[in-house]
Amino acid sequence: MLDKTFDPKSAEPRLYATWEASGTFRPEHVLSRDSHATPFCMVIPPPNVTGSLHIGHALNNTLQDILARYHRMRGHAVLWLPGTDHAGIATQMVVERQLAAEGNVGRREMGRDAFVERIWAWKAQSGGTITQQLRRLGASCDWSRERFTLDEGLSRAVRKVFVELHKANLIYRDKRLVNWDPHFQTAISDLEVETREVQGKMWHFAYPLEGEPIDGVSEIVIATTRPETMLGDGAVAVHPDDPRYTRFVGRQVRLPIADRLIPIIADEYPDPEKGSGAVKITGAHDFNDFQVAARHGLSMISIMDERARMAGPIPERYLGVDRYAARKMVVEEIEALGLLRQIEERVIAQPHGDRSGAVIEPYLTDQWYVDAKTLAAPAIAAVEDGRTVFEPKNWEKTYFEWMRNIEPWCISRQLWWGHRIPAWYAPDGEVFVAEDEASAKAAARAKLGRDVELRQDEDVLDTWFSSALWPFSTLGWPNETQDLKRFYPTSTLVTGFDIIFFWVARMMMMGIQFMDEVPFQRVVINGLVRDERGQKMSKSKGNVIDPLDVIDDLGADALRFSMAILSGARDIKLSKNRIEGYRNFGTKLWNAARFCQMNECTPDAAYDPAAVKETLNRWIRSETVKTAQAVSAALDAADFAEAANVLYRFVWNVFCDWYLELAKPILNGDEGRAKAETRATAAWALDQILRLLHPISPFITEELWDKTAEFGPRRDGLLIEAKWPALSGEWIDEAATAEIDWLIGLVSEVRSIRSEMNVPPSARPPLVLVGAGPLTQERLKRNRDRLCTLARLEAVREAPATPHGAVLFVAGEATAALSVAEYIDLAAEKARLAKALAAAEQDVARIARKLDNADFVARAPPEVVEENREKLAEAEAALEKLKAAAARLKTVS
RNA sequence: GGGCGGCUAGCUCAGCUGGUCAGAGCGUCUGGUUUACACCCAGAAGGUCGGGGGUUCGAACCCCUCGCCGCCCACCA
Repeated sequence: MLDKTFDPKSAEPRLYATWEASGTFRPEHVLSRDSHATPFCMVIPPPNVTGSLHIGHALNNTLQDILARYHRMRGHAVLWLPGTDHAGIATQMVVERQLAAEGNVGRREMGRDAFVERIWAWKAQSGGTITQQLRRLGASCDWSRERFTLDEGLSRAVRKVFVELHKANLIYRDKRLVNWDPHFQTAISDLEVETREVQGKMWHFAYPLEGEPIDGVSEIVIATTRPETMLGDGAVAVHPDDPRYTRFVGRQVRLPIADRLIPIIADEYPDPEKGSGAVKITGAHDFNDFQVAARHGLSMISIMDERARMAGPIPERYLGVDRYAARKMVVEEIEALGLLRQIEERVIAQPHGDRSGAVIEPYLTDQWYVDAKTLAAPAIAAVEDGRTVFEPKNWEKTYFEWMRNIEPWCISRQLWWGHRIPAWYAPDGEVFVAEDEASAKAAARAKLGRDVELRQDEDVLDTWFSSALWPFSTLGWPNETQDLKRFYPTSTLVTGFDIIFFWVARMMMMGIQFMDEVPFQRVVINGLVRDERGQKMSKSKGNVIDPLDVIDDLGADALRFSMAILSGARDIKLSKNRIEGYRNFGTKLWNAARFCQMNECTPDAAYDPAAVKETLNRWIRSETVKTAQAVSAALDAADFAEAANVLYRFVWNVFCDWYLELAKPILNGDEGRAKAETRATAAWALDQILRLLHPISPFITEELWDKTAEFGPRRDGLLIEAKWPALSGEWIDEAATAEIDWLIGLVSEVRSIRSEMNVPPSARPPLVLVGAGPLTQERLKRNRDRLCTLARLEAVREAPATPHGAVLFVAGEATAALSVAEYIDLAAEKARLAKALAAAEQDVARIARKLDNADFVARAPPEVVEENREKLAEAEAALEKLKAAAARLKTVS
């Protein structure tokens, strides 16, 4: 016999090991029997190789696993391809921190090779963590195909892509302003910059006009939030139509401190409405100024080094000074010169590195860029014409918005952990891009006519560059593998909206460029998990829910079910409490199975759902079919929340609350056809539940699949190999549904009346039923036994005639002698009846009014009108009955 | 500045194309444990569906407007 609860702690590892050993996670498991099976492929969003499972992973991978298991049961050849990402900057940061904590020398002192070796060591140590944790979640990935972005195959793909894009002029080297992270001392892409609002100041400086004053004006006032950059100013710009300044254009100002002459130029960029209308132009330290400077051929004076300390052609006292110290110095000096005109407090938008938190410095350097604009065009078209669809569809808008305004993608990073850029430089600086050094040498020889010393580019590629290739590189590209042929384009990508730009968009671009086909047919966007108050989870806030803790405490199924049922929202508010509720759901199912087992409801291979006779059994058959249809439809639409909801309600509120309760009198009754049929039907319905629930809660269902067969005929195989229920719509029996619905309504009414009885609970008789509606003596008689069970009563007797039509009263021994009148609280009954009468009258009036309305009859759909006619008839009938009941009640009292 | 999402019972949310919904879970309160389940069962209280206006025979659902809240994008000194 089953225990009272499921013990996930002992069962889950055992079950997972069984699955993994069975080979069912591999598509070959299906393909070996059916080589034409429909392929279904997903690539995992690769987690950081040295990371550990957080709640976001739990959500994302639960949803993927649900799809994987669902499609597997549908007989598809499912490949869910796992892997990890080297996560360049993140991993390098972690290891650097470790070095610091251990008091070791920093990476620069250590040298590149030693440092990279150190990261590999860290990867070897911690790299298996997250994949083990995914197993604990139940993820049915094909581990035999696990990949890593830095493994040999993927590295080869990266080099080939780089070389080909370079050949096609879609990758190029350029000197322009980049977002420079002074902490990591690397360039980062626009996406890695986080703008934060901070309280800052705006300083107004006067720049003295060189030469004669104009109309008595001898200075131009500019405003800046970054005074230190003035040392690099190349001009002062004013709007060409600004009447205050047009006459100054062409003149020069003397840049204070730097003591240089710079021109006053006219450009559309300055907004006359803002500030003084005159803007200092620092081409090498501001993105806007860069463009202005470029338009006017101004020299770009770089005045900082890679650590954001002052450098370059500036007064000696500034050399090597940190930018913020320099800011202070500049302000003091300007003030001393009498040129400080104003200081404004204001909120300014300041760019920060998303990893380091350091304030980003626009910095003029040579970097490698991808021509994203060109690659984006077909990627936009692919979504426009539906070759790839987003679910929910709204996200397409976000995708379009970004793709249509895309900027060149800076892909080089001054880091050591990552794919080294396959470019080699000759001594004279000429660059040779090739897949390996030998090819680069050959190219150099061909070009220069002799062998030269080549030096490989020091930089590595942005992590997202290799991730962008993930859907085809993991399938074996550039080799033309069987997998690539079979599984590309992949079927569905499940990921968070926070990486639509970072990842999804770039996969679209690269996939189409190199495979001539979209990388995935559907993108399912999942929400972000937050705490119960909607706050982002973070260690510093201490509101983190660790999925591993949850699995330890409540089991993986509880976590998974929670993830599924909450997944509809964009912000998923999670609390432990909530997960507990879904653990309870598992227990409920477990106990239903336990009940079935106790009553010898064992699966019967010969069972034919089409042949059942009992109303109750025809009803649960119908409900099961409807549920299966709803769950299938929901999963097809990637509506996990709906699927989970439907199952929750079916299992708890239909199967347990009503079917099993109504089945009790039969199961407790005499042996016979009805009892045998009910046993078999209960077992059958439970089986269907296990199948339908398996994708969401694989562990408990697998365990029950095994246990429920203990006393019956042995099952062959695991639930994970079982087929998704294919239930005929013809098994839906509306007559049975109506019958049982009536019964359920009846019992509910009984319970309600009983609880409203105006006597102390202890004196309350077990049950009194008043039927003012379509209740008849015959029906009551027919269902007497079932009602008895439902109300947990010992006996049922028929009532004599009552004021309300039929009355069923039921009593235990102690109250058997009481009369009907004592059972019923007449006052309460009158009030009820009055209320019902009023409601019924209103009903009739409302519907009648509606039907009298010519406009409604003319304009509403005919079936709606017809429906209303029927409703009217029903309402009128109900009203009549109530009136009769009321009349009789009157006579009694 | 642009865009997206939200504002429904104390809390978290359902409510899919306007015509049985004003709903569910949790929490609260009341009552219930001799054999499926107290991780349970039965019941109760609780909401002018953010404000205002409009369209309609009829609006939580459509339109306008206002108000908060959250997120994303944006080069403004």
